[in-house]
Amino acid sequence: MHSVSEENYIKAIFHLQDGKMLVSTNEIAGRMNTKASSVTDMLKKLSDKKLAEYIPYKGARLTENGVRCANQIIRKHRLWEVFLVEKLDFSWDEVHEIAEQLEHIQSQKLIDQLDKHLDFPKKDPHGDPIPDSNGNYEVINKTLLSQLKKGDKGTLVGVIDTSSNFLNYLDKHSIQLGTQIEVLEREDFDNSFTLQVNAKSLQVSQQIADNLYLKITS
Amino acid sequence: MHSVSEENYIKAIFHLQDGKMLVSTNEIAGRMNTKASSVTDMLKKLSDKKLAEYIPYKGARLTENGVRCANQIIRKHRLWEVFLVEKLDFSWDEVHEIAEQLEHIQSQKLIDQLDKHLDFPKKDPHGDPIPDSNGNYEVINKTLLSQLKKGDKGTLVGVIDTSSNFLNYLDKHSIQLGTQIEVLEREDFDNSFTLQVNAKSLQVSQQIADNLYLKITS
DNA sequence: ATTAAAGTTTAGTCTTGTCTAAAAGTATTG
DNA sequence: CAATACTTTTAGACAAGACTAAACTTTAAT
Ligand SMILES: [Mn+2]
Ligand SMILES: [Mn+2]
Ligand SMILES: [Mn+2]
Ligand SMILES: [Mn+2]
Repeated sequence: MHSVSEENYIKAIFHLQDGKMLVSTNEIAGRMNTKASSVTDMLKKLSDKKLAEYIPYKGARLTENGVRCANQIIRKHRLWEVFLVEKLDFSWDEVHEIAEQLEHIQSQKLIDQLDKHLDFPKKDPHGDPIPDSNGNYEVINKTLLSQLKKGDKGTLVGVIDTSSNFLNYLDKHSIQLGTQIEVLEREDFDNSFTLQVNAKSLQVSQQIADNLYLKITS
Repeated sequence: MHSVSEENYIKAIFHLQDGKMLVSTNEIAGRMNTKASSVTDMLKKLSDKKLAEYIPYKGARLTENGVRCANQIIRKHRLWEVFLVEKLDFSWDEVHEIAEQLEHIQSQKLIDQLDKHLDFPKKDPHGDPIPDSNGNYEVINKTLLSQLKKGDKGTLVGVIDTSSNFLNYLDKHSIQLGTQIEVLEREDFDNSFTLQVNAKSLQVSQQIADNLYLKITS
């Protein structure tokens, strides 16, 4: 159907266009580690295929078809991540790169059976929702840690960065999905936080607070 | 490491070179559905990478390195086939094409964990042996049905053709791995056979007899 | 309103893998 | 052993996807 490269661009645009009207060439290039000129070429192709609307010098966004396509790739990515963690004993920091390959395997039956084998999971190992075969998914009520005030409390329900580096850092401090987190202090000048986690206090930088989603409990 | 295309050529050469000194350009082109000129190009590349020895106008064969590489691809292919049948309820005629894609996923840990998850299977759904991580595998004692004489009996232990067409034909007659087969009659002029299978008699052409491996029991 | 800076596209090149048509090598056979 | 058939390689082209350098647009700043 679509090439691996096309699929990776579709997925990148989907993630970048959240909220925004148009996604810029440079944003896409940044996320995909390619050059702007390569992005321009691909935007023309996706536009020809009616997967994206592309306005030169302005940016692009996915069409309905493009969104449908993106959701199917994301569905595959996240189901494979669940498989790797649940069935093959991978930890949550090891699965992203492999899923990045597996998401491009073409077989409708494969993904349907995998979904069934995993007992129709609703979330992946990083707390992200898994679209069903129609592209629908549960919206999870969540707030970025970096937007909380002193005294706010919550449960970790998602991470944005799924790199080994970041997830290993969380593991080191026994932070996982479901962990209770309270904001003890917030430094305004550098946006760093002092948290109460696992009965200990922990200093975290803004960069970390920007990558943790909590479900507020008070 | 190696591209998908290179891996597919390596696998094709491996299967073709069994016994033979050298595999010809045309044999490879035939198996891969490409043109001879494309094969020549690839043989030069594999030769540069020390994966094959290539003698222009004569043919090619894999080096030790090439064989090692082929065995790892075959290991992945067959483990994925077992996974699809054992865990995802695929039938043996549906798995080959999907495994053809999955065999190119790059992750040593993935394949080790998959092997463990499947409880270290020794054979794939078509009766073919699965190499271990060192490339070693059990040699199975087997004879082509087409080489049997009247009165010979055996158990089905393997198939050569793994296309849906052929495997569906076997399913239609309830023939699977382990099925008892006896040669009731053999027609010399067209090499067709009359078999005793599942308490019924069955006429099969040479083409079918050429694709079934039996373990002789008398 | 100019000019400078930043962002984007175009033009041209490269690599991988494929193809066709033509040339060259090998095998067959009378 | 020469003519013919078959196989294989070469030469040249193409498509996908990437890159660099140059040109062009848009935005920001004087
Ligand atoms: Mn990917
Ligand atoms: Mn994930
Ligand atoms: Mn393959
Ligand atoms: Mn098989």
